[in-house]
Amino acid sequence: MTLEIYNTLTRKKEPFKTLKPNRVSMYVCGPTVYDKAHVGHAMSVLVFDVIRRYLEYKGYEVELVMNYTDVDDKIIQRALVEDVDSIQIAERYIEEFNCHLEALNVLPAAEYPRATDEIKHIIKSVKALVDKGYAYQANGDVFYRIEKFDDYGKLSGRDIEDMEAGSRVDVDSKKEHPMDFALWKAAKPNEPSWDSPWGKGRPGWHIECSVMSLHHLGEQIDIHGGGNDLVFPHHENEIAQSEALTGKQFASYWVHNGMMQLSGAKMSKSMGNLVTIDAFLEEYEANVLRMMVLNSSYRSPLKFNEETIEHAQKALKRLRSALKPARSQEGGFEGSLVEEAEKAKETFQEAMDDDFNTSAALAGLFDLVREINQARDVGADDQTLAEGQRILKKLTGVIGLELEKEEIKSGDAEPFIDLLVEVRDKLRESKQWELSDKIRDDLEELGVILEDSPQGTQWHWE
RNA sequence: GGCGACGUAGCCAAGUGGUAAGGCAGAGGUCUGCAAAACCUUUAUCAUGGGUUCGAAUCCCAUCGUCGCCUCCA
Repeated sequence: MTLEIYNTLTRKKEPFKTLKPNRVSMYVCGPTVYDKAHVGHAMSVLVFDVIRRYLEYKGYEVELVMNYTDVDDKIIQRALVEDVDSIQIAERYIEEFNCHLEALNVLPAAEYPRATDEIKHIIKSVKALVDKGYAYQANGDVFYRIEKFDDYGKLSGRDIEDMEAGSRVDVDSKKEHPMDFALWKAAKPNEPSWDSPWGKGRPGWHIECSVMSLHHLGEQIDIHGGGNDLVFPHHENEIAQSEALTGKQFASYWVHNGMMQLSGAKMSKSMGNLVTIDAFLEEYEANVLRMMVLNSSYRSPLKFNEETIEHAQKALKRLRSALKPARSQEGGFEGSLVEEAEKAKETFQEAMDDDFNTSAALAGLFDLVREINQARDVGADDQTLAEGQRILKKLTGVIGLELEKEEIKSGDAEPFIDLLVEVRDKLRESKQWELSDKIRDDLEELGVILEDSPQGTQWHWE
């Protein structure tokens, strides 16, 4: 089976071919760290985590780099408001984001470069672009000359004339062309700045990604990812910079995730319609957010509301239902789950090979869940169930779901619960329904669910 | 205004030429003292209108609607 990936550059699904055998270099645009991250950022991170995990499952060695933009207007502004150094602002939110990544069960990247650590490389690259005629300086600013780059607009599918007609560009007389963008910005008072051949200043936003990708992953990479709000201008400009520098195709596959929506609009800091990752994780486990992402197509917008959250919770619960132990070890079931597990695996792989179709992949897993539960109902023992459960756990692991995590409740209470259940069994034997139902109801209030069956009573945490 | 994506059952969501995966919710049933859980059965002609085709949700055109980008943004 061959993996196909939708490439924004060609607007088609294409067979995945790597530059080097069995190795994938992958660069994902990380956040600008000027404020708390929201679940939209988490979505992006989760999408690329799933992609990375699946590539590794397919046997590729993945080298993933995700950057932090730690110098930018908004960070500087925030620093002014709080009257602290902008580095401190960046540091605070980078640290926080790192914690989020761990909480969200995101596999670590090989590198997390930051713009301010790469100033030397950035200056070198800007200088090279000037030398090649792709950039020019004007009063301490350096701009990219987009008309010099023939392919400008190839990623976002626009041509320069269309954009000029539509956009109301501020009159910036220093630019040769209104769409030219800043590679280097001359320092204003009270801004962080670095010495450069053009005087004190700081890098523009787009150049950092080009340079960090070049520096950490080389001139050409397999996959470049990010939110689809970055297609233009950010990624378009990255292509212009990188390809002007190297003369080679920058990234083979451009992969973009859709936006998280809240109340019918894109979740964003500037609009204020957001739910922070912190706020979400206070109420729900990380798997719920991941399930929300998996349940839909990564390229489509994802609605964030009570209903979709609940939906994800229930789907998660359903997957977990298959991991419950057998009712009996007597073995009244002759069959085997090996074949069903194999089938689920095939469905899963075919779906994932089709541009990471996680929704269809989950369908295969739900089928397996039903097979396992069916087998349990007709008396399969733990060993038989495990044939299916093993594959289920493996495949959910490939998409980063943790089915077994919830068992970390306080173990101290368990003997007492067992005792109550035992007492209740005696009550039921003597048909004292009122009292036995009270025990069941009260335990439920405390988060303990009792399930009676002909083979006895099992309990689990809610 | 320009560019792009999307519009499938009550909801979420696959499916891109041969008469609609899966999940949730709903209905009925099995099991149960009653529940819960699980299992079984059941629920759509694919925004609208044209066109191409033996045949379209799937291709083309138009209309309506939603969203994204065009300014910082995952």
